[in-house]
Amino acid sequence: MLLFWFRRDLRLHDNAGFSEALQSGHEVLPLFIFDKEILDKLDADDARVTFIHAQISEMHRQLEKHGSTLLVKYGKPLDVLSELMQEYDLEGIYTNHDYEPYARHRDQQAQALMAKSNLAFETFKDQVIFEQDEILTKSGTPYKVYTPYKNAWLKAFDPAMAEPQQTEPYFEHLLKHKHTKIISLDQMGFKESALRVPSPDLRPDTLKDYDKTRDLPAKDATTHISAHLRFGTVSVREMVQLGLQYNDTWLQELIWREFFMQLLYHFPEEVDKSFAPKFRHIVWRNNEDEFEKWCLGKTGFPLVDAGMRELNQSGFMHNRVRMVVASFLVKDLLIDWRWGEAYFAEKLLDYEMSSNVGNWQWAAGTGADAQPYFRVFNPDSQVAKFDKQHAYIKRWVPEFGTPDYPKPMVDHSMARDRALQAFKDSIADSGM
DNA sequence: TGCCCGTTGCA
DNA sequence: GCAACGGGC
Repeated sequence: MLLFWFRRDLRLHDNAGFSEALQSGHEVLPLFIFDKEILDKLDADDARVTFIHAQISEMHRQLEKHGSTLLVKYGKPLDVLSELMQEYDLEGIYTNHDYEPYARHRDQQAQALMAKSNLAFETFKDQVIFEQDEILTKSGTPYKVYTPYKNAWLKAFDPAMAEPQQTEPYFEHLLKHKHTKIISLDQMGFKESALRVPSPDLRPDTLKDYDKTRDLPAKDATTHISAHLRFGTVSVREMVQLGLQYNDTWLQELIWREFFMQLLYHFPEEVDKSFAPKFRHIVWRNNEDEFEKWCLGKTGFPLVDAGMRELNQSGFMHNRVRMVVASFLVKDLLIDWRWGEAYFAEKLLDYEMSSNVGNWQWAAGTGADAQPYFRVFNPDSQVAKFDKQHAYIKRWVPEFGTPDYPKPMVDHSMARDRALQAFKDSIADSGM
């Protein structure tokens, strides 16, 4: 009997490793582990945990309909696997590749544990079309610039790679199992969060207009698949097929995702180190009172404030506005991009390490393939361009335009000059 | 996936 | 007095 271990692939359909397990000739018992190592660091009210729990419950219901079950455990993964090795007569474990530093370490340990008992630990590519070593430059090194990476990605892509990895036809190979119960949120010290992960909007019209409407936060016309890709409640193959069919700009966002994933895989130090050496000497101001104003959405710059309040109240922020608030924090306030990155990690329901770090470094100008440091967003021009009618601003900042709305916390023109100087000084101090 | 400022060409 | 444009950050 095989265990199939679900992690960031919380769906029964179009799942590469699950499909392989079901076709392996062994019976398959599906498993999910609520990981104490991760959960213990989170707040009791975390919408991501609520979302995962709901999705696990749904998968459990589906599997029980087929006479099997989803075994749901709570603990440290290695401890749980050891117990399961005692309890069941295992051939091994199948699971999908997981690329973040913590996950890679965990899986190395799991593999070693299984190997000690001569059991298989087989892993499969599922989360991406191309893994870290599948798109490389001619000299065999990872790409650090997006455009050539994208060109190589598209050249290497074959439509067969986006074919669904069938599971349903093989459900007869699920292990017949007695009913099991799922641990409740409460038993793990969590409560049901009031926040909800937005549902994907994958209607053809939404996709077709994406390149034309994605920059208008008031329209909220993006597809909201980020959290679903993060937890695997949609498959990347399905998404790539939609991109190919409806919208190249949208497809490119999926390629950015894989670009950042391979970048983090090859350069894990980028998590807390500016990628570009010439920007490792910036003297940040890091004023804590100013950081708090940014966090709370009380900067006096309406688009920044609307974005931060959307984040705080919903766990989501429109993509255009993410760029504006990031530019404001890093450039106007000269606060270390890592502070902003950490705040997003805490608040975003779609938080994904490689994209979050990659995009913050992009916005800060410190990244592998970042915007030039001298590109400083003017928070007021951004309003004029993308929220002219103030519809988005008013949605999140009801006191906008009244005497209760704060005055701008900084003079943008002065702040712009100050930022340019700080970045130039860093270049000089690094001897470049 | 910018912004600013100086210049130019027109009124 | 202004819009359009280009170079520099």
